[in-house]
Amino acid sequence: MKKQVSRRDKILQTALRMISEGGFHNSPMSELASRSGVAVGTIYHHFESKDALIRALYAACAEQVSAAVLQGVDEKLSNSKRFETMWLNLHSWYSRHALEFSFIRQFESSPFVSGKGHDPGFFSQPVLDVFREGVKVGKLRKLKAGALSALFAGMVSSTVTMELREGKKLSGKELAELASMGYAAIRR
Amino acid sequence: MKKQVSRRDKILQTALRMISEGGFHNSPMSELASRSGVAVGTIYHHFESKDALIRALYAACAEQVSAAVLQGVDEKLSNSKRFETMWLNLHSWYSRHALEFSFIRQFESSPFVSGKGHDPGFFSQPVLDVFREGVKVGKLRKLKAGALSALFAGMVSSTVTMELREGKKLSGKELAELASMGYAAIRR
Amino acid sequence: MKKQVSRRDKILQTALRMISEGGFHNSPMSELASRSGVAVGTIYHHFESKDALIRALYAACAEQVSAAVLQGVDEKLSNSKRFETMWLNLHSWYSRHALEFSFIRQFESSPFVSGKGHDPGFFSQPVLDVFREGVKVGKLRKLKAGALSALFAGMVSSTVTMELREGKKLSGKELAELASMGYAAIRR
Amino acid sequence: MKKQVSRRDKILQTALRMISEGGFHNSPMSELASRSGVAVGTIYHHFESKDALIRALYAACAEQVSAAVLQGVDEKLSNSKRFETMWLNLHSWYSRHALEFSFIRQFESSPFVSGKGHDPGFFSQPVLDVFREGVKVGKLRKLKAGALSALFAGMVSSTVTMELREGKKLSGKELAELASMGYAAIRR
DNA sequence: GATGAATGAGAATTCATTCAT
DNA sequence: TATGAATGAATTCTCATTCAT
Repeated sequence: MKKQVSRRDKILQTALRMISEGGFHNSPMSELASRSGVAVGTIYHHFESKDALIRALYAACAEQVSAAVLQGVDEKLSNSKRFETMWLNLHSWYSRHALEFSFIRQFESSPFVSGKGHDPGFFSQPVLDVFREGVKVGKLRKLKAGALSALFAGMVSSTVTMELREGKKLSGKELAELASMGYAAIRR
Repeated sequence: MKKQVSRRDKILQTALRMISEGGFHNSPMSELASRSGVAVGTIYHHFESKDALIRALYAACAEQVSAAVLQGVDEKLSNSKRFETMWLNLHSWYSRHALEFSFIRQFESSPFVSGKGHDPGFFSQPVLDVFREGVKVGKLRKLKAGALSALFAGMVSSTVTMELREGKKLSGKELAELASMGYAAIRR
Repeated sequence: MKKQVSRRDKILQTALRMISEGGFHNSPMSELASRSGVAVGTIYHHFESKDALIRALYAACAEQVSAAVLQGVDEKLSNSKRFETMWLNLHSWYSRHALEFSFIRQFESSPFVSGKGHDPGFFSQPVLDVFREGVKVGKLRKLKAGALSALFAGMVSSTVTMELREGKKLSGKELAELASMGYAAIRR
Repeated sequence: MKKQVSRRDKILQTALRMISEGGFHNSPMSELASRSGVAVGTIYHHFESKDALIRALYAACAEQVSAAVLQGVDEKLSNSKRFETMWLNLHSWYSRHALEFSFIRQFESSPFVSGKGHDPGFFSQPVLDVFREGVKVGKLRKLKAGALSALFAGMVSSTVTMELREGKKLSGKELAELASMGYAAIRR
């Protein structure tokens, strides 16, 4: 029982590293297997296909992101503070999780999303609820929670990409400004 | 002479459609050839490899984008007006060029960019110069033009993605606000 | 004890259905296991290998066929009556056992027979004895019982195949004619 | 041009030998390629899939069979003579083409036929027309040409199988008797 | 330049079988 | 006996690239 979880997790973890470094198509199942220390068949025991494995990995990342985003976000905060906190949380998580960040970017701009089936969804319901609530109380633009959050997350993503590109971290003051801007972009 | 250009363009155009719809790896050279009405070998007369073809396509897109972005941008404009105009230009071009937009997104988040060789660069020198000038005169954050423009473009990209996702276009007023926010994000 | 028999039979029964519908190679052990409601390992407790399982299934079918063929066949019957009865018995059994018929046909024309090991044999000794006796008393062609019976059974098989193809059953009179013809084909 | 035909034919010829000896599933494409002296990809250049290759092979065999069956069959012959000739022609061809015979038997009793799509058809229209004409003039049983010919061919097949099993050829006299019986089985 | 048949390394996936529990 | 996770060799098929015409 413990062993299974451990194997499955090991595979996901290896896949994350390989894909974030080389992309989906430089990550053959055979290599994923050997690097994970399991047989090819074992991967197929845990995931129906390579596609399914990638989706599962995305889901796992998305879950972690959502949890991280909500850290310290509660009803006592003002709307601006609430979203600025989320902005900074997301920025922080992306910055500390370069592999996940790279993987998520690749996944979201690949035909995996728009192509087959629907969008697997990025933020969890609790996160989306914060956006919904904002719209409901008239603080945010009247758009679907999915759209608002995508815009919001896109700005964070652009910022992190820029930092990585520049190879230089923005200061806390600069980040606070951008977070404020992020809120401004979605508020009414 | 005319024939060659026409063939090369036809190939690029077909590749754009195929890749934007199916991704790099659902776009085999053989199918690209047949859909373009040429032989496989012909593609290799015009492009050294599939990689080279994709880079050429990106370069062609980037060139068009840069030209579009600079429409109506001149020294007479204030800094805010200048960048807001560029923001709206870019938004407008992306909106009118869904295939190119999809292709560019895929290209930029794939290992093509960070992986092999250098970043092919997105904006042309003239566009980058506008950012450089902004930094020089103390109006923009002290970051490299490439970084600033990436952040700027990322916001537009997020906005368009959001609109596509939502399936609803933002109003001119909303866009103006976001453009203003875009400038705010990079200004000092 | 009862449980074991029941399990073994359930496996054979499921295998019969799967193979007759999809062929040997569309009948993986794992699916056979799940459809039979047992674990893969359990199949290997009852059968040494997939090959052995298939041979066992063939043997089981052959046994049933032989028993069915001899219904109402005794020494009092004339030779013609004897073989015509056998012909009709076989026809009747095949018609009522479509899955077995399909499986037997596949088995017999596959490399299972001529390939590995010996022919598992189709008719039981008692059935073959009837043919041997016919040869002995000079009523049948001087051929081995196996050959004669194969010719005989082949004609029934062809007839059933034809009926299945046509989707229309032959009348009792037509069958009687063909049965008579079957005897004529092997008699001296 | 000449080369292509030759390659395609070589592949079919090798496939015939391999499949007749080892069955569909002991005939991997890689081995088929090497034994044919071509690359794997070349097979796929000529045939869409292994399935398609097998179907093409069957079609090629069926075409040859049909041509052989009609040798010496013309309107001047009586009905009995006509069908007896066809019986003997088919018997002769099967006897001289052991590989094709084995392949055809395997193909026809595999899920290739009843499974996917329709029956690819065995006899050519000209052959079927002979049966149709027989029905039309009231000499043959009122069954579809496909069914009648299947019964007819099935008897020949059974006979050849028996001879192969026995390892002894039937005499010309015996064959003539069986041919006569074959006609008797389908006549009205 | 144009063609497209040929190549073959490489990729995803399958599945009979094993074995520790 | 029963289980089913794990194995990994084997299989089908793909596709970027080459080259003789």
